[in-house]
Amino acid sequence: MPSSRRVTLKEVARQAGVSYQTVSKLLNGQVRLLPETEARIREAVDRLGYRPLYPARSLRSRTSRTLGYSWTPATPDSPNQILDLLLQSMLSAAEASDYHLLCFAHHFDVRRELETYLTLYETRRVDGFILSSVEYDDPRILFLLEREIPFVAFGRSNPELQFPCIDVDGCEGLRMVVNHLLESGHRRIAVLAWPETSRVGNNRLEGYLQAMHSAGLEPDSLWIQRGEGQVAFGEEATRRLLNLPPERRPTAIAALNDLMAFGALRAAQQSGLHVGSDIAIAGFDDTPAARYVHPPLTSVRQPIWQIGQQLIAMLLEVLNHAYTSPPECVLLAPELIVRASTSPEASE
Amino acid sequence: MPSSRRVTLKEVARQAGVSYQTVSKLLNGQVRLLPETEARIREAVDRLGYRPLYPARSLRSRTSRTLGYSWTPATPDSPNQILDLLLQSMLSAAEASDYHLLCFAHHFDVRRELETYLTLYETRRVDGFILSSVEYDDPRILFLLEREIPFVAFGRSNPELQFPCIDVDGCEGLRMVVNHLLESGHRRIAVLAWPETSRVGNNRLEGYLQAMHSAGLEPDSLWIQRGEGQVAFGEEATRRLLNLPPERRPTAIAALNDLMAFGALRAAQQSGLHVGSDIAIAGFDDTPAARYVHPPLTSVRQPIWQIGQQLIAMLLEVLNHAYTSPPECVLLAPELIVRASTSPEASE
DNA sequence: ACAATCAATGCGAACGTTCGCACGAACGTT
DNA sequence: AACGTTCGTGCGAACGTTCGCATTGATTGT
Repeated sequence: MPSSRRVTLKEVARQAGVSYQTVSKLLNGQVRLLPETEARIREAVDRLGYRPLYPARSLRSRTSRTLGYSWTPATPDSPNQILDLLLQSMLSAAEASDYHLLCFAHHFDVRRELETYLTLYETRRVDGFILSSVEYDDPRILFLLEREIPFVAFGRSNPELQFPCIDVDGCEGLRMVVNHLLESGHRRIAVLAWPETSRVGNNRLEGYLQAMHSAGLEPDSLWIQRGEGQVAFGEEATRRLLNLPPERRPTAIAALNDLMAFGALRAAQQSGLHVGSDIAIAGFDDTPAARYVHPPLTSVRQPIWQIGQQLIAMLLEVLNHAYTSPPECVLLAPELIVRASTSPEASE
Repeated sequence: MPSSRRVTLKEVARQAGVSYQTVSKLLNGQVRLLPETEARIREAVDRLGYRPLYPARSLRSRTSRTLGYSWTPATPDSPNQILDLLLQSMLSAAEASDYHLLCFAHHFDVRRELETYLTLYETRRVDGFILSSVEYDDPRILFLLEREIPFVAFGRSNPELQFPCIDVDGCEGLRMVVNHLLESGHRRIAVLAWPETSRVGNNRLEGYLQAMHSAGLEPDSLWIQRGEGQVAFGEEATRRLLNLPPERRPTAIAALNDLMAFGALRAAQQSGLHVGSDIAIAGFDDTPAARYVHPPLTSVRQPIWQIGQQLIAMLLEVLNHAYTSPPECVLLAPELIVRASTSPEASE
């Protein structure tokens, strides 16, 4: 009669008639046994439903098979539209390698934030970290590099620092938008941009400039409107653009995010323009709402699933010391989703 | 010269001149020492930067101080708008009690899903679970109850099952919406609802019916439109409503979620109506987009932060066996956010 | 035919903590 | 003066696994 006590290696070994260390080695693939011995052990494992106790394994093996992740909380003004997908992607990738994800709270106080990372690592709750929302001079990067704590980052930081990193090629994304607008016949294309301090913003803006120059066009300085990236700014900047004299007035507007594009949509409609035919408007990020506004918004979708998968794969490589060459930043191309706001005949 | 080896209890104890078990007991608050002894120990702890190794502690104490959470991934059709806030809330509550959150992937295959919960618990990776997206006959509920695995749920299940649970009072939410519309003078109020199989939907719909009856109104059967909760359904249902003869045609529409309300908004505008004055439209969930559509959408906001805090608090109570009476379901009242879609003079 | 190799398994130790009880000293009580 | 009590601390054991080396018997090469 099986008692309800937990099934340990010793119990399995007893029933299979081997030493418990042998069972451990078999399950960890560290040894090859006689087929019949192996069969006896596996039978006992299955019959008893043995599962190795995680803290015991972790104590001895000095690894937690757990990865830490923390992210900057969203505000009502900038909801985090990708968190769900990114997490699910990382979770599935981690699970496939028998790893798990430990989430922990973000702290706006930098000292406390760094302390949290260090404690999690030193108490061996996690083997390494995934960082997101990385910016220039991100204190976490230097902190972790100095202590040789394994991590990967979603987003680039200072170019002089070398660490494994994945980022979306925002430059390429805006090139795609502008080229799409050029192909539709637009020549006077404006852009709703972020302040000059934004790394992500400058990267995307660069794509606009490159695409315009490649087409032999020199953007009017007024076509580059900078603001704080909200709906309200998109609306007022668009009104300014529409008030320009006809020969300087843009026929298309590329926004660096969907929120500003939503504002542009509203301003254009209030001016009596029919978005899609009278004027083209495109966003960036492909937020859920992009499909639901009227007309549906052309936007640039980041390959979030792929990013999650690669982040985990890279971190596991770091943990296995599988890196031969110094780690570089991997750039992934985004995808242009064409909808009716730039192309009236688009299906959506 | 301190080597870079990890600092253990023994090292701290040696420097403080006590046995290492005494240090452990002090740090765990299991003993009171002479003030001077305690001071010596604390000084050594601080100086060496000692932190207890989590797997060792966990192995011996038979608890992981970790809670498991998994959620149904969003689809493009129904983005998960609350995940970020809910997670942050739970993380902060857990951290305050020195707990952590382990996230794991959702499996659509039920056997695999249940197996995942069981394995996490049996391998002692987690002490208990938080469930969300709970529905009628949720297999997880029975599975966990049978095995006496601690958990709390966000959302109600079968009334005959007793377990700790938190839910938003959707019935109350819709009463608030309808009462607000009644106060604005509306009498013919329609509702965009979910299929009859939806527990959440029926709960919210009940609030509509109660509020109407309380006002002495009997809803026309055509005013209750049921569909799959998407923008497209909201749009077509609203068109049907607007095509009713004037004396049956509703002057206000309450949708059970924001997506349907967005569809209603579009349909009304395409009919040339001015939303807010000619017709009132309200949603539910207060998704981020509710603020950005035109006109801004009146909606019902769930107290997500509070829910996260309470979920963790309840689960910790379960883990501490602090429950005296059988656990009941806690209902939290949502908040009505009035915007221009029902109230032209609203600030937003 | 004899040392050298190899395959299959066993064995003691260690990982760093917490648990449970024991022990001596100081204290108050009768 | 003898006796329980309480306080402060120590000690051995245990939690369940993995690590590293040892051991045994069979196989190979010369």
